[in-house]
Amino acid sequence: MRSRPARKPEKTYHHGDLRDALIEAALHEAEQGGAEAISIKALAKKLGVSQPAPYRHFADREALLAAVTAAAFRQLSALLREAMEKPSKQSKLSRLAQATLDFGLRRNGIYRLMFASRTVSCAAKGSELHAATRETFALVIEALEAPAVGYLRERQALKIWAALHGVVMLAEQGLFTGEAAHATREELVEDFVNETKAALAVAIKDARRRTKAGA
Amino acid sequence: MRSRPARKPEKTYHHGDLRDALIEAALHEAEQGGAEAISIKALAKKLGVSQPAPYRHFADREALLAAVTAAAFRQLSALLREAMEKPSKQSKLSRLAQATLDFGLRRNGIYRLMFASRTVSCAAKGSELHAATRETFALVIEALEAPAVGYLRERQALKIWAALHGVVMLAEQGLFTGEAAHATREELVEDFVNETKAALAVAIKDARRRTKAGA
DNA sequence: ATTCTTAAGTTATATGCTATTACATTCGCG
DNA sequence: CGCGAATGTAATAGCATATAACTTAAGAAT
Repeated sequence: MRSRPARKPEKTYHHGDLRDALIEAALHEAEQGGAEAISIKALAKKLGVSQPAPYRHFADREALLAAVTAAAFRQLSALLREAMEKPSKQSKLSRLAQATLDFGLRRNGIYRLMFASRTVSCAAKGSELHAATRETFALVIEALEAPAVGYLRERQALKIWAALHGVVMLAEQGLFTGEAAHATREELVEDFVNETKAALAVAIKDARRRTKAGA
Repeated sequence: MRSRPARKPEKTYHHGDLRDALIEAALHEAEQGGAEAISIKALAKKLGVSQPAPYRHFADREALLAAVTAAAFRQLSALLREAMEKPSKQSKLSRLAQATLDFGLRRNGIYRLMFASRTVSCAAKGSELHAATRETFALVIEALEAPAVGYLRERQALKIWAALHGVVMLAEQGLFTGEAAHATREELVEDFVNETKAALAVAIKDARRRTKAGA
């Protein structure tokens, strides 16, 4: 992390923190319009630097998008972590799920950047972005509050994670109207949460029984 | 529908079927690269017309994307219809689900155009695109093979539809690796299908009991 | 048959974005 | 202090969207 002391160091030749400033500004732009709303030229203008200056920090637009997406994943991780640790009578999983839904709808442009663009799937295995996505998914596993039983826990995490994204997607598509409007998005998410808990309980009990039988 | 007789009427001044040809060509482009791969200029060149010619048929790029997306939804509908009606020992819902997964992965560029862009959510209520999305969702409801019981059927349709999209999304993101790799995408989809069937059976029985008690 | 209207296509052009090249300035380290 | 690397600027090429003004062809009306 190339952290410089000053946030906005007056009018110097060198901006001082252009890389981070670009990411922050890009996140702001993407809030509404998604990846398409991120224009290198516009960002440069907004930050008061020349148009090609950003290319000193990012090879091309794709590289900027990858960095922005990684930052977005870290923001989501922080948000989910906060939701999970907030004292509440609801389960960790429920809080994580509702927080994800909330993020996906409130900050939908950024959400699409994270889950609906090709940026992530093109991320190399050791990249910053790849790590950020894995870390977020690790939180989902943690929220299950279940012991590691073979791959069963990961499987349930995948299922609830997939279901959550589906709900966000359909909600954004406006499919929660008409007859379907009777089901609120929050209710659906809670349904998925409960099904996950039930399936997990069964799977763990099943696995323990099998282990005992084997021993 | 402005259907002209000839498909490719030689070398005339008027193309004859430019609108449909544009949509078809755009679908082909989007197959790999999604919406971003659709360039009006490139399409015009490919079809042998001047660059601004497409603007006679579509107000702007967004309008073209909307028409292409609607066409894609109709293609998906046809595919799902075919899968549902194909004789098989598996349930209609299972076949629809697996067909959706297959479509989402094989033709991922088009899939992202349909479910991950803002095009659909911006579609007006009476638009061609809006109608096409509703028609596809109606197939999901039909696949449940359940009687209309209040809004319960729609709710289950929403749930399985959401879950399916989530699986496609995560698969494309490469999250089905590592520990999670033990769960194949097809298995996960089948899980969701079975949960849907179970929940639906319970809901219907419950509703009937309540109706009887009320009468 | 001829004309007239209009749909559909063309050339030319304005604007905006990405990206590269060559040059200028500043920072920080020896 | 001075030198090299990092960071910024100016100028420019190339591509895409979109509009304006003009042209061609097709079909209806007389």
